[in-house]
Amino acid sequence: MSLQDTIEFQVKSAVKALFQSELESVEFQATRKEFAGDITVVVFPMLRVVKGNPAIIGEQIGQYLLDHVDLVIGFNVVRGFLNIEINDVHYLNFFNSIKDNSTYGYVDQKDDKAVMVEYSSPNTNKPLHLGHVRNVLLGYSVAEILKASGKKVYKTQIINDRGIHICKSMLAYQKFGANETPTETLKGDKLVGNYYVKFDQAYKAEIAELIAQGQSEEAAKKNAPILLEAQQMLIKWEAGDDAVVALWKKMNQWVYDGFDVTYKNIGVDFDAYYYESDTYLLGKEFVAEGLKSGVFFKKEDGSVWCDLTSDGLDEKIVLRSDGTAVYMTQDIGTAIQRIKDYPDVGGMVYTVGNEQDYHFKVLFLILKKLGFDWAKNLFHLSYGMVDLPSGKMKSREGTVVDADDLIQEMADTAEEISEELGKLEDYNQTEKETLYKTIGLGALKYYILKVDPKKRILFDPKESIDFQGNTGPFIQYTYARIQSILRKSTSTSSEDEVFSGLTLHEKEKQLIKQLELFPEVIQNAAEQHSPAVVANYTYELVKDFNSFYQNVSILGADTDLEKSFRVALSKSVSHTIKNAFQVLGIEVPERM
RNA sequence: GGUCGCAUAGCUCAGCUGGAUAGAGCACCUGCCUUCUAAGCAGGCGGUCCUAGGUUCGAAUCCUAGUGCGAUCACCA
Repeated sequence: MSLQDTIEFQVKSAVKALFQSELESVEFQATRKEFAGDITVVVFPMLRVVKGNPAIIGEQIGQYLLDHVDLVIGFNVVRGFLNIEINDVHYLNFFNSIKDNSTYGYVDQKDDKAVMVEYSSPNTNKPLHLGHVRNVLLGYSVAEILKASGKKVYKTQIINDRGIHICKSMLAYQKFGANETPTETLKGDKLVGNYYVKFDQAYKAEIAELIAQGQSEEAAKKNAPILLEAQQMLIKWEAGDDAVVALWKKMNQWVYDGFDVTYKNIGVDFDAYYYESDTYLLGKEFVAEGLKSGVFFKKEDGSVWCDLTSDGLDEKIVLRSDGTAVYMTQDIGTAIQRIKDYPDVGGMVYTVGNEQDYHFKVLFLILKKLGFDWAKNLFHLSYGMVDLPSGKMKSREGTVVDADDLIQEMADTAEEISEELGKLEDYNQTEKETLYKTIGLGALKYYILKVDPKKRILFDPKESIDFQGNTGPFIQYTYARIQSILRKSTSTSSEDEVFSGLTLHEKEKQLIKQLELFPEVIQNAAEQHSPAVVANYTYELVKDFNSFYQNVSILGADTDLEKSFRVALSKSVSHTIKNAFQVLGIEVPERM
């Protein structure tokens, strides 16, 4: 029974004994640090059942607890708040129970139903940028959090490998490419992206020319020859034209190879890949089926729609009049295909920007109407855009923060700071570079993950990401500090040493209290699909540890017992940091 | 215009299902490295919680209206 459950039970008993009333629940909160006590019972809500002065009621309940509960050793009442002091034995017992658990906070898989988490899902005509980075970090982390909370998880993506966008790159490559191929210094995704930009430049030049010849801007945008040519190419692709398909395959492969390098760099992975070119046909099949069952209806021109007006939404097209698939068609197909491939999946999480809120609302509704029971367990992990001070990032216009560049810059900053501090003289070059990457990525990932996914992020490249304060490196640093202590510790304390008879220092107690929260934090983060919950918790834990570290001597403790206890406590904190950061996808260094 | 999201210190952000004098970091100012890593610690400065109503013993938190910013409402993805 947890501390809170115990106290709740006893408070109810107290109210029954003192006031002959039944309490449904007891409201708790952490005791504010300016008052004595470890846990606080809020008296006000009881006034509905127990009439009287809250201060006096608190006083009476407090006295009852002191008399009847061993672990309560004191109390005070401030207005309607009953602050209860808990004895050290409780905290020591708890600590003994978790101190050697290196997977503390994680729950073994308990759910037979799996969750599929989709993230990244890029178009194949340009390299990944900062916007994708947020997506990838969020999706990966939520997947890891769900795993830690006891779910089986599959990570996946849908690759938008077909469409007009890739044709634009292909066409520009044909026209201006001179058979260029990826090289060591030019990754395939960058190469293809360059041609996407070149297409846009040529397109804009043509528009300007047409306008100069007297066409309206609108007409010019539609009639630019290079655009018409790209559209022709798409039609050829759909018809299976050998040359076009061959080029498409070649250039997509360049992009995939480039993406792989970036994903590896970021440190994320996938269990399953889906390609739009594979799933849109299945979507079409189910549209046909839905048409039969009356979920969809056909308009005179042949286009197929879903009427969502009774759900407060509009009519939504699911198939064009020419019979070709739209985005929705493909997403219907992909969802169904995934459940076919992984029958144990009972729900899915889609990590996609909030600009697509409406799309997913509609998609989920349609899947429900089609009668899939898993459709009630679909969640759109909607996140805010990453904007630059200059506004939105646009690949076409080259105003993007490139993912590979950003990661490199972060590592460079880590190197500068590390060199300046000069604590790593005995590290060789490889060790140093690994560490710089760990720290640089730690800074970047933490910076992005610590903010609530819903909120948009304004990223200013000129104001570099911090390495001090509430940051990844600060937390990594604390971990490294603990490792240093563990290396130096000559304490022979065995794994199964049980600590008792100690009087806890205020800072020690605070740390144990904070550790106690971790499993709940993981569950909360999973429910809310929010890595930010884990990040903020970790920061609090680390602040508490540093305060302990600077105010209490660990290796210089007065007695062997104290020393051994403090080393064990530090070790436990380091496990928790590591486990928390692992679900954020951030590595922790042995030294820094 | 309809719908959805966001609004908290100069800046970046916490604030759980309503609870005590609204918390951190950065920046600025003070102290602390002959003792376990100063990417740190201890402290100071800094707030009409967008506005106006409402519900409540109690509202940054819930409800309504408004303001500002963003997104979306395509036979684009």
